[in-house]
Amino acid sequence: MTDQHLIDNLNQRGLLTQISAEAELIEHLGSQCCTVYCGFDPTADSLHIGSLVPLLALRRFQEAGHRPIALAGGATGMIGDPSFKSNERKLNTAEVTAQWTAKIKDQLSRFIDFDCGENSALVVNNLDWTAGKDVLTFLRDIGKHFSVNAMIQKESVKQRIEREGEGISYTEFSYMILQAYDFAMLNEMHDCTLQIGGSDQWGNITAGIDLTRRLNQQQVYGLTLPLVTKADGGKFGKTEEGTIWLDPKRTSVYAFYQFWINTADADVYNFLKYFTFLDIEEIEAIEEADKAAQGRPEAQSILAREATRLVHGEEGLAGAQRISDALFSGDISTLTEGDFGQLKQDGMPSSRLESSTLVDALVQTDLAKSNKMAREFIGNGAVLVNGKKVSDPAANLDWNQAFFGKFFLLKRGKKLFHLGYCE
RNA sequence: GGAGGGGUUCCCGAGUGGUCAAAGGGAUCAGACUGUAAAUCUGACGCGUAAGCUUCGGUGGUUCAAAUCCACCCCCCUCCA
Repeated sequence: MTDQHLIDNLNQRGLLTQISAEAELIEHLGSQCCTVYCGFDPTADSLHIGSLVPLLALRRFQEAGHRPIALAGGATGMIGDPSFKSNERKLNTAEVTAQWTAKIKDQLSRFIDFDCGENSALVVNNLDWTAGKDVLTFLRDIGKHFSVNAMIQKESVKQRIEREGEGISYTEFSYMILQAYDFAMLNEMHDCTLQIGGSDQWGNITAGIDLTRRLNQQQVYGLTLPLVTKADGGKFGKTEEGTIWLDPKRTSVYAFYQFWINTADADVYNFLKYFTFLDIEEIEAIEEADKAAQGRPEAQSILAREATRLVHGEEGLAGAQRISDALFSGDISTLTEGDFGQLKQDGMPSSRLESSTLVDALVQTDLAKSNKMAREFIGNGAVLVNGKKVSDPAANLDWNQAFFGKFFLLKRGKKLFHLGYCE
């Protein structure tokens, strides 16, 4: 348990944004196995890669000998965190939130170890201690510790209060109190002394530190991780297809792998620090080597490999690599019938083609949103069928020319593929 | 409850009776250049092969003609109570 190490390591990786009572916290971490928590609210039935940094951070703490608690926000998810959000969110029903919470809980469980002695992980749901709380008791025992004057000063809600044209409901405004209460409860029940989260959570975390001191007379700590940004200013974690989810039913392992492969050079070394467990020295060596080699860097494929393995395991990674190799580095005409079957198995986007025209096929496979778009793509020379460019918008798909009589590999643009088949 | 302001295509945002499928910007997509990178340039960006059709919070109405006018309703914001 080498704790200056842990903090140093996080620091070198650029993973520390804010930290409360740093010197004290370092000493605290150094003296014992501490309990660390991080909350994840169910805003969908899966986490997305935006949650990956804190999730992996929990694991980093566990590897350093501390006990992680992953909290699924069954209660807070019903309210909606206003922190740095410009709009009020719409509420989901209790049933939906409960379903999502169950799924999130399940996902969280895959990233931390539940069977490693005294620092075995825990997964909890804050609904367990919130649901039974009656309003009056809550307002008297908890609410009394909060000053509205202080709450409205928090940067996280400021824009909602000050900006013309937006507002904040009492419901969302109360979110901070709920999260603070979580920290106090976890401190009481599990002797939790540290909360981590994205830097947008700082206001909520410090609220929890204050409440725990008042309620339990305990000194607890907080630490925040950076929100991942891209060098070009774009939103991290989105593609044309939308959010990159951790659930392979929502984002296929192949798409997940490809997402990382497409990381910009300007971001990739930071991302290696954020999203892998490679040593900082190793990462630096990779950067050096890439620089020396000119041309195409290795970093992206290392990042994709590591991140995909972390989230989807060795098997998922192998499948994603097989598809990627087949589509991007090999000559597809050398693929065997069995290879095509394997690609389908591996989760390559594929579907049975019902149509005979190329335009219909593009629409049916979602490679184009409308017939009009499909024609435009074809006209632009953006569409390849079995590796050959087709530029006639009126082209038909002739099954006699399909690979093995039943496979059409459709490509739109540089990176989007779809395997169409018959039967 | 009172007074005022506002809801426009993915987002921001112009548009106050025809010239509006609706300026401009952003995002996104495609092509060229590359390395499945970035930057840059070009093009696309409601649907339809087209004629044309469907959009501007909702429902009705006025008009030859409405995103633009009227009525009612819903939602949001600001101030007052």
